[in-house]
Amino acid sequence: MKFESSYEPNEIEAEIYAAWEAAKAFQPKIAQYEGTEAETADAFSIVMPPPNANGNLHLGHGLTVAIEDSLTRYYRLKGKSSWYVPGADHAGFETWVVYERALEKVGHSRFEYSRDELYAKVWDFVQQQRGNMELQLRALGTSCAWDDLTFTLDENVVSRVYKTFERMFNDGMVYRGEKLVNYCTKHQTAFADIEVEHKDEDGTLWDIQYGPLVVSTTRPETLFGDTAVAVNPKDARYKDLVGKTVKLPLTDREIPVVADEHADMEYGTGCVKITPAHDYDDFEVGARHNLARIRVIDDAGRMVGCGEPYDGLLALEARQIVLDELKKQGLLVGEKKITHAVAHCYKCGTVIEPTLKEQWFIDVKKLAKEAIKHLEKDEIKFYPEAKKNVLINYLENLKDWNISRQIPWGIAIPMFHKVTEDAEAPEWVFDTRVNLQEIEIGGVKYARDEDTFDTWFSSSHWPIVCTDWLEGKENPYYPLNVMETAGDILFAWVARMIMMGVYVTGEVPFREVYLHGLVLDAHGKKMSKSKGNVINPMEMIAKYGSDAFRLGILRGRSAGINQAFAENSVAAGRNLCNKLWNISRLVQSIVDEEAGEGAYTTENMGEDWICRELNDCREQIERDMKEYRFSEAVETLQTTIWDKYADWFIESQKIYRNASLLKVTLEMILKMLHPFAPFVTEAIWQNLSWTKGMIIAEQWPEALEFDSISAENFERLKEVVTEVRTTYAALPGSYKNKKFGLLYGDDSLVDDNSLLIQKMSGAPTINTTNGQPRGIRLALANHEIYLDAPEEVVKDYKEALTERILAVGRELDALNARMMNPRYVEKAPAELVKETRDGIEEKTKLIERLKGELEVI
RNA sequence: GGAUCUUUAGCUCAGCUGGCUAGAGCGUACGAUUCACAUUCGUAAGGUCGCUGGUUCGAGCCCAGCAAGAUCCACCA
Repeated sequence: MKFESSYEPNEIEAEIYAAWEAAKAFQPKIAQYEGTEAETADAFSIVMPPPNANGNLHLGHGLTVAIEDSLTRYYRLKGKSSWYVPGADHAGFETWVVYERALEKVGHSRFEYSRDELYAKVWDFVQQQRGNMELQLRALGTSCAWDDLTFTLDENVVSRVYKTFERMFNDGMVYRGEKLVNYCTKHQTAFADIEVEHKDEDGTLWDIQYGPLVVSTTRPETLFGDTAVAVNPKDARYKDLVGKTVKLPLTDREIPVVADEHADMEYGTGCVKITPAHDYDDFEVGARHNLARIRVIDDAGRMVGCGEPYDGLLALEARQIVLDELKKQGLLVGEKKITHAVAHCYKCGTVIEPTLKEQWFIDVKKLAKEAIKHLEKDEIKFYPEAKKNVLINYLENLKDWNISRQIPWGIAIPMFHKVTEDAEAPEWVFDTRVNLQEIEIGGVKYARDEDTFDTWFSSSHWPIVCTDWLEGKENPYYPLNVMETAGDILFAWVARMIMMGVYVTGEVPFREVYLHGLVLDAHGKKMSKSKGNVINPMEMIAKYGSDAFRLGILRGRSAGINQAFAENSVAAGRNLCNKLWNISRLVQSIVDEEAGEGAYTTENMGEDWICRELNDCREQIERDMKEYRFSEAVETLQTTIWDKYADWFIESQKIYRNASLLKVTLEMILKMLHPFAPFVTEAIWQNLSWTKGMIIAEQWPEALEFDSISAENFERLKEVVTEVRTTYAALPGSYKNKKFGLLYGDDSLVDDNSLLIQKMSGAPTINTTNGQPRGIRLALANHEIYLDAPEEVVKDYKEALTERILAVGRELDALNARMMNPRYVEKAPAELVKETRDGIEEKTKLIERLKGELEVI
């Protein structure tokens, strides 16, 4: 690496990352189950929400990593044994969809193969595609413990999931039930409620004559599965019909009329057809009235058991024929256009067919109740705070969780059902020999359940499996310090991790939750492939550098809010990196000339001042990191490095050099920026002549010693310099920005720092007035300084001076108005009132002085 | 239908427990410039803090209502 005149990230990032990995810099200091008690109190742990093993990273991952890695690096510098566990997701259904599509492209169907064959094929498919994601995490500078990478199908994950499942089974929390499930006829699998997308759609509500009654329905084709008509028990119109039967159109069946609250007297005719096998409400009604469940649509979405000409038709095709037939028979008595919510498969958009299936369900009542108990005790702190109650509300209304999926790519459900006739033996047995299709226990044969687990069932174990939590062993890394993830998987993932963590370990799985919002495009719209507004983080890194990307994506972002991605923030990040690079080059060149061995001391106001500012910056970052205010931390660093360190301190050091202080302050800045911009800070650290080792392994800086009165005096000096610059820029007409020399009266601050004032304000000369002031007197700074301008310019400056008097007058008026209010003086804190009084005094004096100047002119 | 969030400069956003003249980045205007940096330096312009009330000595911030936008949840035939 060379200190070139600009920072070129692409040339050195890979090299630096490789050096970190080679030095094992990402591994935690304390091994699990080993440290002393005092040491384990100093552990920091965080796990990565596992990106899809065979996918590419998107901007959301970029944000996740920028946040998580900044936290990890910060706490590492703070001396904690930081463990950032990376992961890779087999992404059950997601991957399966991609694979199935590929299979279809070459003219094959999943139904040609056994589960084991398919599993092996997808495994190979994933292995081929794998690796990109991990390379991209490295490009982002992720300081995660690669040795501990957890894949969601790893042995320890599967065995832990089986353990939990077995325990739940024995605890009676798992049951096999025939219920209606959300079923996608395209993918031929069931979904959890959470995986279904509801969309408002236009539909038709048809009125159909059922004997003496008229029912309203949006799904006439399901009438073959009707086993009753329901009316409201309070509905006087149909009172006499309850208990009687009516003839089901297009069939020979008679079905009963039942009284049930489900029927809304206000809606339609007040009569509802009941199809327990194909509608959630009807299922409930059927259960209450002991009605039969007749399936008329099969797993492929085709009509079944309805006779000719319906059988074999898709439900939608059958609907039209049913309508035609009803019309012909004069039974279709009305239709109305309506808008209603329709459930769709979140992946392919196919309308979800509620289907009667035997599946494994988890009774979530106990799990949710326990989780709520811990949440209400505030054992987990949420960022943003409001999400806690949103989560509790969700848990309170949670329904039983269907965990069976009819896809081969996933963790096999370790259950076998009895095939030999034996009344004594249980119907189902738990067994982990899922590689066998059939097992024998005590002479009884059992066949494997061909389903796999819902991915969220296994991923709810993520904090447990990533930290290798074990029964009865102290684990310094569990619970995690923080769970960082996207706000939109609060229910699907965070809720389930909490329930499972509490169930398995008795403790909440993490102490804090930080939820980030979506990364939207520049105009605040959701990014999607179909809109073509997707930005690839790797392109940003190639263009601006990894640090710039991280700084840029953290800018302007706060917990839980969906925010636009601004490429110019990334450019700003790159500029900051380059600025720091050049600051370092200059500091190095001064150190080369001045040596600066030994401890630092402060020797002038500017030096005291920068110490104060750096200390403030350090404290600010500590506060920000505690509260997860990354944007503020980055902004504070930007201001401190650029506006304070470079623009004032470094400029002053061009005149008064203090190499030992330059060294210590630059080191402090590098360490403070390191969590957010790891590459450039490490690159500079490696380039500086006096630093040793790697910055990643350094300690967070200590506060600097300084003289606070001297530091405050530097503010006065800054005011003087700024005033000179402003006055130059405000000179009239063609004299604008003409640099006249400076003259100053009897003033020790100016006298002691005349050279600094001259250089920093760009004045060609600076001299004392020798008791003979002339030119333009600087107005606002409380010091006697003049621009040595000729008389004509001074006259023309009159206008600007008048404007200033007016401006100060307006401020004075505002302060006076406040003091005129007796209740302000009475009720406001004394300190504030005093400040106002002082302000009035100061401004009054200033106006007098300005007016005096005006008269002189 | 229920819930949550957002609304501050041209754009994207800060503004932590209410307190003097509301900030940043980018953009804009004017000016500078061999020697750390044009990925630079200096100066400036630009805001009735969505609207209407209320509480308070004092409101961008607290309370109530309204409007617009976004997201999540929900089985309405």
